[in-house]
Amino acid sequence: MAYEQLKLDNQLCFRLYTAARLTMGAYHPYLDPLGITYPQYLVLLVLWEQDKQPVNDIAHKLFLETNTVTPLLQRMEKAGLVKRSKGKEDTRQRIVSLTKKGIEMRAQAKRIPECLSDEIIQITGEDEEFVRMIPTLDKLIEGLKQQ
Amino acid sequence: MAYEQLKLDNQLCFRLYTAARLTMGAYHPYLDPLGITYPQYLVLLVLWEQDKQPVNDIAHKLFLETNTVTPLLQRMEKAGLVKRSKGKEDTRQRIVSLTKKGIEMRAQAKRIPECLSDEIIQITGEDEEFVRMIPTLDKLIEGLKQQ
DNA sequence: TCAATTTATATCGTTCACGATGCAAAAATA
DNA sequence: TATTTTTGCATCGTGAACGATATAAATTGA
Repeated sequence: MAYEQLKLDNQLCFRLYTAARLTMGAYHPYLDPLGITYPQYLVLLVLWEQDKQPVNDIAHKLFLETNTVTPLLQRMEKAGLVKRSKGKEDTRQRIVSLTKKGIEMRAQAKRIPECLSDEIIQITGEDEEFVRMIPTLDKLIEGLKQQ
Repeated sequence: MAYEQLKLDNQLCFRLYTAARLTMGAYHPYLDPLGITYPQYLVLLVLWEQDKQPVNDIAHKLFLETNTVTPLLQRMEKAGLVKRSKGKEDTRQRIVSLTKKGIEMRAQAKRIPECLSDEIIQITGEDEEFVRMIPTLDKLIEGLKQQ
């Protein structure tokens, strides 16, 4: 039939969209006690790897626009997780740094990744398939990020 | 090191989240001319497969909550794509049906899936890997949808 | 039959996500 | 150096997502 392609079942993007939402939902039990959201957790991951970064670098690493990240950081500043200070060489920049609270949260978040992967393995019964998916997703992301 | 797991590079969910966002972005050139968003396109896919469904059925097929779908449908009704009428047997239900405009859009959207998959193949060079990803994503979605 | 519970949808508040636009500082160039 | 362009970030508006809550209708069960 002519419209076979328009069946929901055939759509890869729908699966990515759904899997991403449901997986983010699986973080709730771990992030709610910390009082942070998943995108905020991602910002913390970036800053835990390297503190004191301009907004642009954070946005770039998360493949987000700065107009998404700026309000996110404002909320995180209000929550006492980060500080946003003026750049010294380039005063247009806002350098984002972790507060004491933001630094300390790293230890509390340490186990989250393994909890999540344990959970996924338990739910789906397998691990290997997901590991195999990673380079494919990277290829997709890499290909789509410019265009 | 103790915090190795907290590296962004190691996160599956981050890839899903990013790949989903970027893939949705790739729909823009095709959906913008139709004046619809990606979630609205998903609702249309569901209704094109079967017209006249209650809100709950649509939400269930998209793995969304009704409090996400209701405003979505209200916007689509305002755009003249669907009509929401009271259920006859069960008056609590809202039966969502396609308008003439909504039905006609199907023909205009017919080529979108193949355009997208062509684009992905062109960008990433391969097809097979993505096909192989589908059952894995289905397993993940199936496992996460209840818990 | 009538009260208690469940179900279907809607509303509200908060947080993304992003296109469009604004603005000041830096860089490029005439 | 003066002007133009670019860059970094912020603001605004719209549309998802979703938890919490509300409400009316249907169902259950005492």
